[in-house]
Amino acid sequence: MSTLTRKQREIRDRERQILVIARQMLLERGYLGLNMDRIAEAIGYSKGTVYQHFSSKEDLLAALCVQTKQKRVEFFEKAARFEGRPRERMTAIALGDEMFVAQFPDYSRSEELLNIESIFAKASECQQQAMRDVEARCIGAVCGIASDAVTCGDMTMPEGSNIYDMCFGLYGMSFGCRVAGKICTTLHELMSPDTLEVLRKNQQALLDGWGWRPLSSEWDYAATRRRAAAEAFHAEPAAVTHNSN
Amino acid sequence: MSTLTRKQREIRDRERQILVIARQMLLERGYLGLNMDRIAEAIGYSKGTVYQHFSSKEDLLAALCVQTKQKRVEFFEKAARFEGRPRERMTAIALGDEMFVAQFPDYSRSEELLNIESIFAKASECQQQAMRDVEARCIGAVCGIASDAVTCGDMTMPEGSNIYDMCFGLYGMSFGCRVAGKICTTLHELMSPDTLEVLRKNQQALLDGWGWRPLSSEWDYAATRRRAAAEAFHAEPAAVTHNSN
Amino acid sequence: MSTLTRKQREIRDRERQILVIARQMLLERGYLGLNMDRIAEAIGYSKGTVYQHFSSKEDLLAALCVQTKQKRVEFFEKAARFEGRPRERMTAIALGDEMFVAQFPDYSRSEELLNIESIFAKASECQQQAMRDVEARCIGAVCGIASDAVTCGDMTMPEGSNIYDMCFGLYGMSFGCRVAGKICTTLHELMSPDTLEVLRKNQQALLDGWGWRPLSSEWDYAATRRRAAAEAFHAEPAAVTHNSN
Amino acid sequence: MSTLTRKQREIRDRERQILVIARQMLLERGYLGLNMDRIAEAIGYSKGTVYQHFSSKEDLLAALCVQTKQKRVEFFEKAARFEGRPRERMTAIALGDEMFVAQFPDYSRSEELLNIESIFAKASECQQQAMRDVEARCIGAVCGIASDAVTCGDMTMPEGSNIYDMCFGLYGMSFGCRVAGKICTTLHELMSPDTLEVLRKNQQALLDGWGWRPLSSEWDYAATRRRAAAEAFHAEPAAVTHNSN
DNA sequence: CATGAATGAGCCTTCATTCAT
DNA sequence: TATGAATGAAGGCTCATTCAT
Repeated sequence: MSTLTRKQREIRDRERQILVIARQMLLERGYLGLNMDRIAEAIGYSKGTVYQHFSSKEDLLAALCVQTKQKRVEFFEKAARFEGRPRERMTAIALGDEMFVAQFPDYSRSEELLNIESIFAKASECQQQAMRDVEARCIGAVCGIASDAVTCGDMTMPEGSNIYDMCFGLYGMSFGCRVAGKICTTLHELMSPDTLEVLRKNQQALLDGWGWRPLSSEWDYAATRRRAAAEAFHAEPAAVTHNSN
Repeated sequence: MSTLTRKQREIRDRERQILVIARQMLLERGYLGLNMDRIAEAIGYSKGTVYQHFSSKEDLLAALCVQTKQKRVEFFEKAARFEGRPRERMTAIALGDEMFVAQFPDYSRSEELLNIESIFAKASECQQQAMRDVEARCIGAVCGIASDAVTCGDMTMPEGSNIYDMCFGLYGMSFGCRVAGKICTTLHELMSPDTLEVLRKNQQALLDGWGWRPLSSEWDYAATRRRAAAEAFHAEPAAVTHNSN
Repeated sequence: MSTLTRKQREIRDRERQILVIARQMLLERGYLGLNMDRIAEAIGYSKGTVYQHFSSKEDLLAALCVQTKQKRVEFFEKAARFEGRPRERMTAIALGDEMFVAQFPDYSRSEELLNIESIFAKASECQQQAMRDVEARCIGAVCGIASDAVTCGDMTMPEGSNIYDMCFGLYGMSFGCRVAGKICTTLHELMSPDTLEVLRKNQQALLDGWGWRPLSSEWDYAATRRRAAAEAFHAEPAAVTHNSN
Repeated sequence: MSTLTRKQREIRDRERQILVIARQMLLERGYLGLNMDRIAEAIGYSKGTVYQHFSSKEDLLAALCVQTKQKRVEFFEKAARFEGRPRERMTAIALGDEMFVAQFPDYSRSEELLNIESIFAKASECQQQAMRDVEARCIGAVCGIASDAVTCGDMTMPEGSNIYDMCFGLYGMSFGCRVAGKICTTLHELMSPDTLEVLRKNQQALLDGWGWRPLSSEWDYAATRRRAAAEAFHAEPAAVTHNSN
């Protein structure tokens, strides 16, 4: 049994190694620069071995996404456990998102690729299910907080809207601002230089707009960020907040 | 002379036709499904002829982007000329954006592609300049309105922020929500079914959050949308607003 | 008639112009870089017009060769008319060859191409005949001198050999040394730096070896070269002989 | 192990087979007639397999050249080891050259191609080094003999010349006469029918002209050839010398 | 299980030549 | 006669996937 376990461990390690290298390639050389030959060569195993782990290139890419989202959800769930008023916890989620993107900068890319190259459809059913699961946890973490806010009376959704609508806006803005930051050079030259800080301000403005109490004018969310960094992520506040908010 | 003109017209028409077909392919089959052979076959001309119009695949894609952005800017500038208070005009811009996306649903895709597949770098210098020009006009239309709002006192930017920061948030949210609408199926099942209407609400919430007067609680922006549809775009209000706002 | 003549002149001029440009392209960009589109663009006429002059690419290349060889034969015949003892006149031929190659450096290339790319076979019958004619004149000039040498007793061909055999050796050496000078970099670094002067010495050695009187030890052929430069080619001796021979 | 070796042998054999077929194509159809598709078809394997052996067309051509030159140098070094006076050994080299050209008639072609189509520059660095090495050995074999002749007093180089100059003449003449034999049909009809024999006579004349003792009038070099054929190449004299010299 | 040779469809691009205007 | 748009065969090269060893 010990032999089997060791073997299994070997396999799991190799699988991770493949994903690490595939991710590097995706980032450095783009979708077209990512090919099975190069991956096999880079890990030092044969192509056939790579195919024993992933039934196709699409499957590998899907696994890459799942793995990345799993990592992201860890940050989100850690943030959700942070103690404080709901909007404080949502601020912690935003911090978790930032930390995740900083630590795994390929996230947005993977997500874009999944969309653009219809990889998802070609991935195995198992991978598709894994994707849906992790997505559900991710949404659960975020929307749970919004739900708590409504329950405790910190926020009242207007008629015709629900908390998911608001979360959709938050998600879209976070994702969109990251991509836009890379695309739109012209706007970039005019706006404040710290793109992340601009994103934060827009996030708080959006929550203010939805009337989530306490409003940013009524509370020091920069302090909340610092506290969350220390308590939820055990990070040096200095490493987290460059500017006051 | 008429003969010459006819021939030239034929060529121009074919160029447009190529772009139309290329755009369809991009939407239906993705970047990798778009190839010169298929385009040639689809327009019923030979590959050589396609290459007489566009010197490379990248050139074609860049032309596609420029053409699309040119179209978008027309909508934006039309909206910017709409008469009303600045936030009304910004609402008209949002309407223009919606109309544009509805009419050219490949916009986001083109933009993503430009980012992901470093097409921009490979395009001819002439195309790159055209791209920059049209981008500048686009930003000018949107930010000009925000600037007017500050000038007339409808909005006061907090210290440390400028109007471009706010516009960045608006742009990111619009772009991001469109992409997210396609990606995130799990969230999609929970939120209100009309994604566009959800986007609109988030946009108004964001403007409220930045304190842009009159707030959505003080003004009927759904009515503004209807008026803008009629006055700026000469469109049937019914065709524009499915839901009341 | 004057109109016709003018037109004809125009046509002839354009034909020359095409050949000039084609030759440049061949030298600068090689056989594969020489194409009909580029030629048409360079002369400012359409491709159709080029095809009115030359029925195919091969035909054009053959014309290039014929024209070049015609130029070469002019040098040879000028040299053959130089007054002196036969070996002096052969020295003048060698000088003519040098001057021709210096002035039309594409000659060897054209000749190599004709051989390598079986262009000759694809050229029109008319061009093939022209080629043969000019070749005959070229041989006539050289071999006529050798024949004179035998007649006047300056040289005696050994049994089993004829003057054409010797001329073949001379021709081969001249052609081969020029090509070898470009190919064989290793040898080039060891030998005397002035490749042309080395060729001259080998030519004289070859004639000495065939016993052509007066031998190079009995006559100042460097002086002959200077005289030939002045008398046959009206060139500055300085421009012709860098080193004494 | 035997299995592995068999596979490896198969691969090596196929590589050779590719070169054999490529060489045939080059000879029969010229540079442009040599293409990867046809090669793949001719060996009965797919294009991909050919590319597993040679990373590009240029690489294949370079390999062709290296292989051929390696073969040639074997002949030269065998000839250089022949015992006799230096000029006898040089005669053996000339015989080796002949035998080599007869056995590998594509040699001149390869060499010309390298020059004309700048293949050398596009080949892999490894191939370029191999090419330089083999060239150095080739020159060493020939020039070593000339050096011995000077050392032992059989030849005295005139002031201003060195042995490499003479070798350059010999090399140029051998190369040039082979090419000229194919090009210049007019001269071919007039000269002695056995082109090879004509080349030999010119070579001996050249050595006589440089004063290399014993002169051809003082020694029976035809006999030397026969001896070299037997001793250095173990060939039937009949197979080597068609005509008496 | 691991290997990596073999496959072959597919892609982008070029260019000599034709022919309607 | 001049034009230049149209052609389409060809060529070099890539790469996901398979399968015999």
